[in-house]
Parts: sequence; C-alpha cells; structure tokens
Amino acid sequence: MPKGVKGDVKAGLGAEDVVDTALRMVERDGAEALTMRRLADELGTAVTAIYWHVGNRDALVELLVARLLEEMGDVHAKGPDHRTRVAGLVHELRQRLLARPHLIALADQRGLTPAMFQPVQAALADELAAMGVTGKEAGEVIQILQCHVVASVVLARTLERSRSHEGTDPEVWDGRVSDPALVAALATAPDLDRAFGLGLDALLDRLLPRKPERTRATRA
Amino acid sequence: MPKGVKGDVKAGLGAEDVVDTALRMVERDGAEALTMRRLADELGTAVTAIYWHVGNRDALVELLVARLLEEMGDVHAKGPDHRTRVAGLVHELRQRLLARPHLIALADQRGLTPAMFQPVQAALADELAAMGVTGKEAGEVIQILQCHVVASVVLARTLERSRSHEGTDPEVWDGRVSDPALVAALATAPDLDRAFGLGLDALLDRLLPRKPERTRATRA
DNA sequence: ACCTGAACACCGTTCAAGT
DNA sequence: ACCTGAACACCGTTCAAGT
Repeated sequence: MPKGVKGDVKAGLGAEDVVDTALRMVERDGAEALTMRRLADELGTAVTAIYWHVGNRDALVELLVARLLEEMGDVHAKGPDHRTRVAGLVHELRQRLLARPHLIALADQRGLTPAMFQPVQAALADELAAMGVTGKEAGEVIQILQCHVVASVVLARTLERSRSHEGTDPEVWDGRVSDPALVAALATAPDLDRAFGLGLDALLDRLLPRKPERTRATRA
Repeated sequence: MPKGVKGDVKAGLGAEDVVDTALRMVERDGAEALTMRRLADELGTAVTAIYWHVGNRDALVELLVARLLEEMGDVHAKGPDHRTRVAGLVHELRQRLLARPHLIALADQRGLTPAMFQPVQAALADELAAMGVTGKEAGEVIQILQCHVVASVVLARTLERSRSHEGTDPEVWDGRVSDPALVAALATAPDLDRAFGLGLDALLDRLLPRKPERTRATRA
C-alpha cells in the first residue's frame, strides 16, 4: 500500500488528479494549451505544486500519453482469414490513433511516437505466427506495417495544421504542365484514407506468404 | 552615424540578411534555437528591428522554408524506362528532403509541409504523361507517391527525436509472446529506408500501367 | 509530506519615440 | 524609412520558506 486511503477526497491532490485535469484541458483546448500555469489555475493550486507531484512538464506529458494509450484498449483480430485479420488490425490501429489527435500531438511533442506502436504488436505477432511467419522475419513485417500506420497518422496531423495553404499554388505550373484536370486534382487535398488503404494492400501482397491453394477468395 | 559598417554596402540590413543569418543559426543550432532575441543578438541589432523587415516569426520561417526549397534545386528523371524514372524521382525527392532536416523541422513548425511536395510534381507529371497517365488519374498517382515520401520523411524526423526510448520496452511482452527473435527484432529501430523502398515498389506495381509484354498471372 | 510566493531566465510582440 | 528601449503578457523551473 503506497499511500493515501480511499474514500475522502480531502485536501491533497495527487498525480492522478493532475493528469485528469491536464487531460481534460488538452481535450478541450488542444495540446498547445497545456501549460503549467494554466493547469495550476484549473487545479486551483500554485504552479509549483504540480512540480512536486509530477516532476516537470515532460514527465506530465509522458503520463498523459500513457493514460491515453491505455484508454485505447486492446485491438483484437476479426475476419475469416489471416490476411483480412492482419489488415483489420492495422486499419483498426490507425483508426484509433486518428480518433485521438491529442495523443498524437502529445507524443509528437515529447518524442514518444514509438509508444503508439505497441497496442497491436502482440495481436499482429499472433496472427503472423498462425501464418507461419515468426522470429526476425515477423519482427520486420510488424515494423513495416507499423511504419505505414504511424507515417500515415503523423502525415495526417501535419497536413491538418496547414489548412491555410490548401494544395499546390497553381502559379507554380505556369508553362510547365498544361493539363487542367491534373492541376485541379493536385489542388485538392490528398485522400489519405485511400492512400493508406492502397499502400497497405500493396504491402500485404508483398509481405504475407501466399496461400498455396488459391489467392482469389471466392470460395464458399 | 556611429553605426559601424564594413564595405560600401548600405548600412541597413534587409530581409535578405535576416534570412541569411537565421538560416545559419538554424543549420548550426537546430530549428528550436531560432529565436527572435537570439537572432537579434547574432545580427547585432535590437529585436524589434527584425519585426520591421520581416513582420513576425511565422513570416520569417516561411521565408526560410522558401529559401531552403529553392536551394534544393530541380529534380530530373534518369533511367532506361518510365517505371525506373518515376521511382528515381521519388527516391531522389525523399533523399533531398532527408538531407535537409532543418527544412522539415521548419515546415513542420509552421504547417508548410505541402510546400515540400512541389519540387517533383512537374517531373512526375511529364513522366506519367509519357506513360499515358494524365488528368485526374495522374493527379491521384502523384499525390499518393508524394504522401508516401512525405510520410516517410516526417516519420523519420519523429523517430529521430525519440532516440532515448529505443524500440519497444521488452517488459510489455511478459507472457504474451514467447518468440525471442521476434522480440529482439522489434527492439531494433525500424529500417525506414527498407520500409520506404518496399512500399514504393508495391505502390508502383499498383499505380503504373503494366507494360503489355509483362503480363503476369493476370488473365482476363 | 505537501504547498506557497518570489525570483530567474527565457519567450513573441507592440508601440511611442528617436534619427 | 529605419531602428531603439521600455513594456506587456506570457513561458518552464528552482528554491527557500511555510505548514
């Protein structure tokens, strides 16, 4: 039993409370708004009290990322065959990360991106093992898939921040290309979902062992 | 005028000079070290002088990105066939971006990432047109390839910042997976070059029209 | 053990004032 | 037109001091 008894809310705030309201702030006003002084205001304490419980800002962010990560829950595979289960796991990881932009922002801020990898590793490993892919080879496959996910997620965040400069300035094209449909297409924001799905599909074709029988899953 | 100046250059500094020394600072001490006050010190002026020439910090960063981008030069295609030329262009873009981590950091800071796309767009469009891919379709292919590049580059930067937490903490694996070779592989930093190359190759297979001669298992 | 206030060393930005 | 100093509103962090 470390310290503190359950029941009474009482005077002291703990690291838990700090993380709680910090998280609330981040979700309400964005990761940039999380400042030690503002957090102190929200908590109704002096700035310096936070330092006693949490260490410093970096440590706080680390706690927030851990919390957000555990809230993401476990990802489990679904689908008839291994291939669609692996694809499902990867899509699911991406989807959950995209649903938590604060997580990404915070992790990015403190260089905790690799932590975002973890939730699916075990599930992917199981699935691959069932396909006969193990050891170093499985590790590489997992890493490549993770890179695909996180790259897509980080890119999404990066592009999100640049809503002002949408697409390419058409002026750059003067005299270089005379294909109005192309220019128009490039001026549109890229469809990241599509790019991700296409890339994933292509990667799986390369990385997963093909079934000896038939690849066309038209069987009943 | 007690303002000591060397040479017959005009006494005043211009936006050019500000950008010059700002760039020098960024290359020497990193993008984080670029601060208005430090820049003023380096220039030997008051902080506020910078504001007169450049507006504010965001505008300065924008100028820096533009400068860095134009220093990157044009990318032109090489290779015997269209496919290897396209691949070459994409690889070249990634390589040049990776060689300018400051550019990425600055662009990231100010949401100017889309600007990094531009250098290869015209070259890619030419190459695709020569393959018969034009208009909206070409635009989509270009965007997907660009996403692949920038995602890889941004991911590289993100992972670079987290050298402290290398790979996955082995503790997470307790009881979940008992494959030492896999765990070891996951603990290693991912090989981004390999991941990029693999993904690019897979993407090109999907996106580029196949030559009539090389018909594989694809039967109609 | 827990919390406070004051203080330090930074930020970006504005503005009246100087030349 | 070009540059300055002072000032404002912020940061994160430390530390001696209170309870």
